[in-house]
Amino acid sequence: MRTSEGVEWGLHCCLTLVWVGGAEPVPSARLAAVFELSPTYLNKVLQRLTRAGLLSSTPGPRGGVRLAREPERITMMDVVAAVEGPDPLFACAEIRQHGAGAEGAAPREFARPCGVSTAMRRAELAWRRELSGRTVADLAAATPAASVARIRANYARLAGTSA
Amino acid sequence: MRTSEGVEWGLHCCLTLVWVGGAEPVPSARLAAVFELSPTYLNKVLQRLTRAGLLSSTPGPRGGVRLAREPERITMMDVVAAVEGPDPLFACAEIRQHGAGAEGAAPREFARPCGVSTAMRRAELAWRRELSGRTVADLAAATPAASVARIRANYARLAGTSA
DNA sequence: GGTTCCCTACTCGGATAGAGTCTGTCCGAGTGTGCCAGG
DNA sequence: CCTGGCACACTCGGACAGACTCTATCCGAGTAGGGAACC
Repeated sequence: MRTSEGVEWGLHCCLTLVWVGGAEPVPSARLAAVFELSPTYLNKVLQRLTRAGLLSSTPGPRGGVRLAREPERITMMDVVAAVEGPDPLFACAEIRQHGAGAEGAAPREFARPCGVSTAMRRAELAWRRELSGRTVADLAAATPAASVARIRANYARLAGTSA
Repeated sequence: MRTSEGVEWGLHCCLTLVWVGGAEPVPSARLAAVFELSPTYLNKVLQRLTRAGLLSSTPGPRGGVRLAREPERITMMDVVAAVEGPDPLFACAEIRQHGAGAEGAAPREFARPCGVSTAMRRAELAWRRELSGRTVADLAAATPAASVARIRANYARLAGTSA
């Protein structure tokens, strides 16, 4: 089990949009150039963020994507859920209800979820809570100012060459 | 991203071993019958648990697997790590170091891990901590006595027919 | 000169292949058991 | 009756296909801007 590569892409792109994106939309191709990523696949990732309502996209020349709301209101959990999908980490298949071990069991016995599922869900909840507690703005604030300045300068140069 | 099916299988098998497994090894085929699982693939899952030192296997007739140590000393994290492998949920590819955005950056700037990676790791740690804090014995203790009795009875019948 | 129309270039969006991993299967190596022959 | 050997059946262990998701790519729909023609 491994999280998609797209999660890292999405988070870094959101950060970049915090720094360089004002009201002007940023083309996904330019974001791909910033991180040297596959432009078309990054486009696909940004599509998911857009469908999730985290980004808003504008077509046409001078188009691109920009944050749909303030970075303080975009949590890491939002980004992860948008890219990875809404499925939980652990999908309980209820194997306890099948096979010879379950024969003769009262149906009401399975009304409550099994302990395995509950415990896995509890752990997953801790993960989600941690991700929900940190926003894109927090990540931006924790980045050294020198790095931010460099990224802004490099981006401006990139935008100047219209790449 | 989704955890392997084998995680659920491994956890339930460990629980079953707590209840029905004494010193006698339990064949993996019988565990598969208990839960109506693919016998050969369950075998593969139990292999991983064995290689991780959670189970001990004995070949030959009357062979099978049994818990390698007390259930109080087997955490859910152990089982998940054994089945899923040691890889972290989030693998940081350090995309911040590549592309036009990183040009002209001092190498020492990347000495510290980026905020994205740190935050993701922190969340993953919360997940792991939760899983490490709950043992197979805890899961067994939380199971209703009626269910345990039923499983034991069904298993005895299964063992009687030498299935 | 101002206005209207059209055309081009650029952007996103969804549909389409390839790679890697998870799931499921098969067969071989090794071992304990039970039987059979011999003493 | 006891002992030794042997053949068998049963178990795990690793090597081998199929399915699904993730990664990567391509092409089409739609839009803003700029230029040319016209009034």
